Amino acid sequence: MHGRDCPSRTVIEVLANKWALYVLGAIRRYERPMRFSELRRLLDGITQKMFTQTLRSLERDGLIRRDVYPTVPPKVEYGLTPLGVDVGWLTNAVAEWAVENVDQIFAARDAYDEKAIETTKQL
Amino acid sequence: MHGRDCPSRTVIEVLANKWALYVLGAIRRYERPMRFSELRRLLDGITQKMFTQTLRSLERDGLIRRDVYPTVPPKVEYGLTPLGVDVGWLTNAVAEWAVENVDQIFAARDAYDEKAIETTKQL
DNA sequence: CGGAATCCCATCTGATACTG
DNA sequence: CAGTATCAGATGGGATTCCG
Repeated sequence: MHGRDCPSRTVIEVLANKWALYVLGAIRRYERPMRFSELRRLLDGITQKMFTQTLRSLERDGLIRRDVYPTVPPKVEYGLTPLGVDVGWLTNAVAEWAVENVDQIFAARDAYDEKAIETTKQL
Repeated sequence: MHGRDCPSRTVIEVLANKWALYVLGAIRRYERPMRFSELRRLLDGITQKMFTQTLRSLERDGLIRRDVYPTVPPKVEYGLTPLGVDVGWLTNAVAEWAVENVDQIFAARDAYDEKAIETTKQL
């Protein structure tokens, strides 16, 4: 595996984050830059703190672009960079896989939890 | 986006975890079941607690299989289930993407951080 | 060897308040 | 509108100790 000091780990750790996946997925889905509030509404459940934090993290890594229009009221749009489009293909594949296999995984969970209960009863 | 109560979110959140990616990647790389310590050594840096926790989580979701040999000393092997092989293809793609693009991302980080420093100097 | 249990600190969550 | 600041509470991760 990548050693603990391998730089690629820092990249993986940005992507191995549910909010990063959701943000990339949401921007990607609409294929156009989106405004702060518009995007946040799509995410359903994210706190404003984590939302901003995730946007900054993705922007720092060059996966999303932040365009500020100095108008009143202020307008800020977030869009994918070419690099973001590239990785978005992957993160979306993960999300789609989850949707396609959610039933099978829930069945596995039920079986696992059921077995755990029986084992407890033995005591 | 998937609403906050969408079941698929629980699946995504298991996969959107660095240790889950590493564990799946490590078992997958060797294409054979691996023992607890053997596997853990490959992960380099994971604590025993997170390691066990991640294994349980993946086992519960039916992505990995846990085979116990009631010998002395005990021997336990972990291998991918068919479902685990399936998703492992995706998680590995994410890890590979990170390795391939690490230079570009580090360059973006440097530029971003540099700009932040200059902005600070303005004050 | 392959864990479970415990303690402790870091991070996340959620609510609320404030600002250019 | 698009943020930043703060604070209490819940959860997650790391280090250490102990056990069949």
